[in-house]
Amino acid sequence: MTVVKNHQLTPLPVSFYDRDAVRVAQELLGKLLVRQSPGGRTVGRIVETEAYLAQGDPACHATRGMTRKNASMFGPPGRAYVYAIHARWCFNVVVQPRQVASAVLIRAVEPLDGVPLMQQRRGPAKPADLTRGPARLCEAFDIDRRLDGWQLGAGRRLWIAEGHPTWLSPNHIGCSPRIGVTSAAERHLRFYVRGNPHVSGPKRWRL
DNA sequence: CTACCGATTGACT
DNA sequence: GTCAATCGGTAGA
Repeated sequence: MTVVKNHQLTPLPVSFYDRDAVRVAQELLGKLLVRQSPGGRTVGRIVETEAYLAQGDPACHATRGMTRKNASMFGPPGRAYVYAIHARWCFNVVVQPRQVASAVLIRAVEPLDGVPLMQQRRGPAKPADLTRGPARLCEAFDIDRRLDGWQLGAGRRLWIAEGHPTWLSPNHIGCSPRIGVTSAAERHLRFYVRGNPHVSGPKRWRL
């Protein structure tokens, strides 16, 4: 059963990503993450993001220079940056400025389409935990290192679409420190849809 | 090659 | 709330 209409799935323009990380992180809330794979299509509404900044942010993977792992962060905006942490994958979107490296981590989505496929990939996970958390979302959407550096929307594999523009009103966006980061812990660079049950993290950071 | 780390998760008290 | 398994990536010998 399909909830999302095809005309809502047009990829966002590259210019959307060519702005500062905080702005993109906030405006990504409510957008649709779309994954088309041989097994079928999955769609989720983005409900939680985190910004990682090019300047003065020791938690950003790029602060100590370019390596094979983080190379796609240094490329043009609008590409995927997929990296491994604790034996799992996390999905980021590369944003402005180019050559300096900053990104937005997609931490949680609300499942809309392709739920059976997500369940199949996630195995025995509770329905509520299908896509709640950056690595869970990647497993449900079959995102791994093969998609690192993938230009979102170039070819129907992985992209982000506008969805329903009025779904979210700005005063329903909350912010908090980033989850799990051990440096720059005081900065409020995590953004989420207030009260949405698919947001991860401690309860006080979901209200 | 080995040693260590981590933007996590799932199991448990 | 606590805690340990997890393994790709990095740094260094």
